[in-house]
Amino acid sequence: MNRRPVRLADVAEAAGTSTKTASRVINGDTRVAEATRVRVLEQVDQLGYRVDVMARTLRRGVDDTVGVIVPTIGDPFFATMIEEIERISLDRGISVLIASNSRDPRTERKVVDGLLARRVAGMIITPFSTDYGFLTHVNTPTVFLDRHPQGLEAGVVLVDDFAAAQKAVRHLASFGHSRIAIVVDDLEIETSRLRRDGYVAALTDMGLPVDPQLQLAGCTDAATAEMRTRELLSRPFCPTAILSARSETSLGVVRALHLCDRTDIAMVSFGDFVTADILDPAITVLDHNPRILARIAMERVLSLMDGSSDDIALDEVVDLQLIARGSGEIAPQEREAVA
Amino acid sequence: MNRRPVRLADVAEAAGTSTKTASRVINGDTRVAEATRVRVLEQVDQLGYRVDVMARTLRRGVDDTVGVIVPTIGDPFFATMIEEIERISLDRGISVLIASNSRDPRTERKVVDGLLARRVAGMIITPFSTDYGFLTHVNTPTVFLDRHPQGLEAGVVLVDDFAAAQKAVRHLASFGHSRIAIVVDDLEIETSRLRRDGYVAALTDMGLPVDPQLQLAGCTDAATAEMRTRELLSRPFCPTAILSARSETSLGVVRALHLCDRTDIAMVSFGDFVTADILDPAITVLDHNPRILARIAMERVLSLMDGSSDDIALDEVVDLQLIARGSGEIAPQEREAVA
DNA sequence: AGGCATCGTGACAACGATGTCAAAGACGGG
DNA sequence: CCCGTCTTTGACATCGTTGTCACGATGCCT
Repeated sequence: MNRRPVRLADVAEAAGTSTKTASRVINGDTRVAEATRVRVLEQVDQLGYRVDVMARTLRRGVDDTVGVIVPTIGDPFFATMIEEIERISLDRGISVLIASNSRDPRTERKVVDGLLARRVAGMIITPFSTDYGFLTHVNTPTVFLDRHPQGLEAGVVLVDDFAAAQKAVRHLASFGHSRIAIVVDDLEIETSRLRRDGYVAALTDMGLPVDPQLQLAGCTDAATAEMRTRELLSRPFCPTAILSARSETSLGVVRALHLCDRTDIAMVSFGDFVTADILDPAITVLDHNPRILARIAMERVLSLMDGSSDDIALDEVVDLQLIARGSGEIAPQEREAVA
Repeated sequence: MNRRPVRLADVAEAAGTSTKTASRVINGDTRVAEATRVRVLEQVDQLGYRVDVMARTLRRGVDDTVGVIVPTIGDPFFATMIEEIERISLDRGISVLIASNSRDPRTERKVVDGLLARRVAGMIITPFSTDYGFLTHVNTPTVFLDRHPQGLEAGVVLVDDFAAAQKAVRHLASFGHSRIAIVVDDLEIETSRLRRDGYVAALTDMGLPVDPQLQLAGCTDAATAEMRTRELLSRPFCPTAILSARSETSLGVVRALHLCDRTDIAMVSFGDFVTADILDPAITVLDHNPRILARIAMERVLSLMDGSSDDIALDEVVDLQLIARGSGEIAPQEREAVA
């Protein structure tokens, strides 16, 4: 039962017209007689015609598609972001091509090349560590997310990581904490660095000691964060509060606190996560909202696609609100280190 | 600084050869003199040539891409599944096109059409409620996930929903429960129906009463599940145990139990979710593993793409294990209904 | 009546890559 | 030296769609 896909020529023939006219009908060109239009549409329906997007894109030069690159699709933050991007795109009849860089520079280059090879109309990229210099002479509208790309001047949609981390530390300090730890991802990532810097700046501002031992960097996933946190808890002068700089790491930190029975330790999570509000204590978070970022990024890339060439390299900074739920409002309690 | 993308013809000219020979080099054809090959590759590098996937696909007839359709990308279950599909695809140099049907039949039809219009080489679809009869004469290899498509004979990768639900109910009953509720998604969805049927069958088998009042159907998201559960808890003869038939609804059920301070009620979740193991009590789950399903589905669709036309319409059934963590092992406790 | 704009239409080329087919050159055997 | 074989190469058509341009027909204005 194999059938060749129906071509426009088939429709045109059946409707007794030229392919060009059929094409006009398909593309909603108004310069077509009503009668002709109806005949063509009838045949489109009859034969089950579907435009060959490939042929169309070849002819047009660009595909009505935005490419999205995230570190990992499984991360709820990015998954939600993608969902929102896809929702917006669907409304406009735009397709979405998704790829992850798997936190690997070589993969990253490969997937960007992949998007360009498909002549996507625009890209939304969460850069990892590739040098994006090769995009200099590529004129595909691109918006970066969350951090600046290396080697390229481009617009970035990001949150004020520094200020948000500061805000979290100040919040914890206001409840009396002075030994505050930070659990953070790889410091080579701009975002992580900024959050750490904000943390350090806040401590310094308030005249609190900055102890390198309380800075757990390199926690790339929940499992690592959990392990490192458990280790931290076993030390003699363990902290009375923890700032987890990413929602993914928060899962590890929370798990460690619960399993070590140390839920007396205060904690703030950079980024919300499901069930954060029903844990005991509920987790105080900085509301890093993926949908808002997605909306802004889409707005930007769509306007670039429409040809507004202004403010290409302008950053868009989103402020983060702190949602107090309990875990961030625990006063410090002295207690012996756990073995 | 706008530059036209580099074409194969440009490379060929620069290398002093024909486009066809350049094409041979690009595609790894061995019938090319070593010297020529080197010259072409040099120019590819020099000019930064990238194959135009659109042109190639137009010529070849299919795009080296699998299209994936899920209900919602934000759902962690599907996000993880997509991540796994993407990982496998990357290894093979295959692209992944992702779309969600947003649980809307019209959108669903639209996105499937979208994939076909792009001449994808294969599709992995979690069907919602569209009649898939229109795929009968389309020869794009397709594997369905989780449930059977309406109006089409096709291979489906699914879990034994009926047996798993039965297993969960038996587990709860073994701890003495006899008033067991079920929180389930829309019963028009095959999966939901099977889980409900398994639940009913288990109760019947064990001679326990089947109370329609304890069947909360139509819980399509966490918020609805939470609301309905709260309402259930306020009734006079509220259940002593709950089976939540989807991990998404579990989030709502758990939230309701916690907020109503009714964590004495036993619960089993169909599908795992993050933090399920650190809640108090930790949630007992049926381990509905998205990665395993993804792997099997990819295997199937890749083999269909390779042309093995056998066993097209064969189902692949995966068994689910129950992971006891606490919430499912609570004995029934009599208590007054909460207002 | 002639000129001019408007409308609906179609012939044709082009987008960039690749399959088909055959030619050109090298080589060895008779 | 000729012929067949093998290797390397390129001219050309083709995939399905759409932009360009031009055509004939109609109607309005002077």
